[in-house]
Amino acid sequence: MNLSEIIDGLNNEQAQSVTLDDTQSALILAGAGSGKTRVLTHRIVYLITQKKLHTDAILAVTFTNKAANEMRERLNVLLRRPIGSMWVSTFHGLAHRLLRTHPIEANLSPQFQILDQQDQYRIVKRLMKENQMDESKFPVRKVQRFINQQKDEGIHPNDIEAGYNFFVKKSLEIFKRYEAYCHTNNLIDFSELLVRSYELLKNNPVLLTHYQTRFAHILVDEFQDTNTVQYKWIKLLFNGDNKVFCVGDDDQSIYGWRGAKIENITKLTQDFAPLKTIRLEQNYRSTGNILNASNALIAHNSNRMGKSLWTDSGDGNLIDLYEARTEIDEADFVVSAIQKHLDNGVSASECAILYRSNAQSRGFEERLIKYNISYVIYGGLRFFERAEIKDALGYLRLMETTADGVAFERVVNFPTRGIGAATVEKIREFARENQTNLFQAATSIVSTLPTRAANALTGFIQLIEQMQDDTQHLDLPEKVAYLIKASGLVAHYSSDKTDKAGSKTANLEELIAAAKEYQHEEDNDMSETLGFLSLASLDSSGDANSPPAQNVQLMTIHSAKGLEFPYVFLTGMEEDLFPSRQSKDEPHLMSEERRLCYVGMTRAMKKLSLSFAIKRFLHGQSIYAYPSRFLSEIPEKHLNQIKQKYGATPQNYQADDSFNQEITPSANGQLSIGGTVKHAKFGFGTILNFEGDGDSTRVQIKFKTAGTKWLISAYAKLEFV
DNA sequence: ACAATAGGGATTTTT
DNA sequence: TCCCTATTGT
Repeated sequence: MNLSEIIDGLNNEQAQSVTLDDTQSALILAGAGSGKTRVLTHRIVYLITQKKLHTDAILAVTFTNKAANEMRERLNVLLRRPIGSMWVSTFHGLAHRLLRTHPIEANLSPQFQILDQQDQYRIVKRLMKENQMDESKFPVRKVQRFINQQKDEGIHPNDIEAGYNFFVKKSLEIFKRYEAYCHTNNLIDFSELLVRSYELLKNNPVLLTHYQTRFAHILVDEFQDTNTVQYKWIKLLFNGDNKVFCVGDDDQSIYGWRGAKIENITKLTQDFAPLKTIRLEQNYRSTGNILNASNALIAHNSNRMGKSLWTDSGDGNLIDLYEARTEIDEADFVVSAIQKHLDNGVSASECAILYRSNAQSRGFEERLIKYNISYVIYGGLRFFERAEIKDALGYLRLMETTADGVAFERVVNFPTRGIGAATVEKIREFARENQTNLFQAATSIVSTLPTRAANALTGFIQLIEQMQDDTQHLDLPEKVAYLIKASGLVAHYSSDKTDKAGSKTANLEELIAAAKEYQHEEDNDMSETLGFLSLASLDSSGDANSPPAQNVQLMTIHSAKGLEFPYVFLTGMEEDLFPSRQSKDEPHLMSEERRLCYVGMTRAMKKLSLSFAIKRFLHGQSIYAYPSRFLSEIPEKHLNQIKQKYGATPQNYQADDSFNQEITPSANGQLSIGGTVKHAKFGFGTILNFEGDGDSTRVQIKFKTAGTKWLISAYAKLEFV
């Protein structure tokens, strides 16, 4: 491959970034939609083909599995060969790999298992209970957050001075117990993966030198999202002879609450000097109106590194700004507009509805169903988080390492086998007092238990041992297939009355398929089962068989980061909702909300619609809200403001012919939302909504003089005008 | 062991 | 309002 192929189609700044000399470290400030992934992959291709670097010399780090996979695929295509040994992975994936390769040096059992957030929550909760902490005074979530915050900073419990803060004092006690628990149970959580792998390198100069020498080039995506430990990890690997190439955008930092340090991007320029900074400011995604509105908004933040995005694609459409009366009205507006797009031949998958919090999705969902538009909501339960899957994995984990206390607790009496809470408590107590794991403890105390409990517990111990024996010579998918039956899970779930569709047993079957798939792309430096279990913890993707793409997409703005859609609806633009109430008193939180808004707006390619509701039903009550401050930060010249009759401005109190006037409604025979009807008694009105078919059709009509009413179509004798 | 019931809390969640 | 948890009753 020659140079011109690599920089073909790149603009000046992109090409400059890609072809920087291999003796240069660089920070690429890449604005939204400026082609950063392209620059990153082409940079790697440049280093390999032009600078003749071995693929082993490259370390490419991302935040999500999706981004890592995408990068791998692009590299395979560009290089026209599999990239094999190149390390392209997430921070957690890399940390995991290092720890699996050097468990002893990291003071870990080679069998260690990864805890997900849910597992961690349960442990913290259990420990708090044992410590007689009142959950109503100390929410488990807060204590869990405390622990993770420390870990994200690389702080150990012994480094902390509790001081006089009671919460910190109590949380610290739990933190210490939690660490001990993880140690005796061979468990390691997400944050700990990073901390341990950092300390592994730090405490082993030989290893450190090895990796420093190996990775001549370290490339990091989404640098603005790195937390303290991740930053230290990169810095540790950097010895000055090797080079970093970091891509990021301070304006898109929206994970501060997860420990991301936006300052890292500024620190970079000092700690990794000399460092060449290049700005990618040409935006290839959005129209001029969308881009300039976004620029104007983000300009209200201070301490930015500064960038001004531009586009040569023309102004495009104005941004619709809809003032809805209620959240129902808002949903109606959005879905009607989508229907109109669909009528014009737009694919549903080109439309996205974005919101600040998941609770907002419901109204849109209901309306989409009514309009019979297919949709998909992102952010639900992940495949590996489903209860039945975690049950099955619990058995698999226990078979792999009986020391795994989380797995033990999960399955010891599931499906129920007569091991009650009292028995389990005795097991825990023995384990605590004798510094051992639950399985070992169970074996030890079985003889001291009353007959019935003893028999049940012996049954369980024998079951696990039997399962271990039986599966010794089976491969992974066979093992999973065996275990879901032998454990009694399939039997339990197939007689589950609440699961009429049988989706739980189907998911268990799906797990066998996932195991098969894993087998094919197996990582050969660790055991199949351990590798699969780790994947299950580190892979957050949704349903194994992802839905075909012909759906309207609903998601939070956070999950929309990195994506783009031709038609974007950014909803719930109200004070206390977006920006969220919890952020309003803290300037740095408010700035993050504004960045979030910026991220949301810049997802749109062709058309952006903003909306807010004056009255919203939330948490069981109606709340009046002011329009989001962000709306007033967008220059009016970019906006097409659409208002409702009963809006905040009483002088608009006029006939309501304008209701949804721009929208092509969904139709049911003669009925169409927005259509005008005449009623013998109530006079003229506008159809707001209808439901049902035939004689049972009910129609909601807003009459000019008689108010809004639900009428049965068959009796109402409506005249369609 | 499980269903019914009452009470409390309710951003965002790459791994 | 909805959802998750803890408690209570059968």
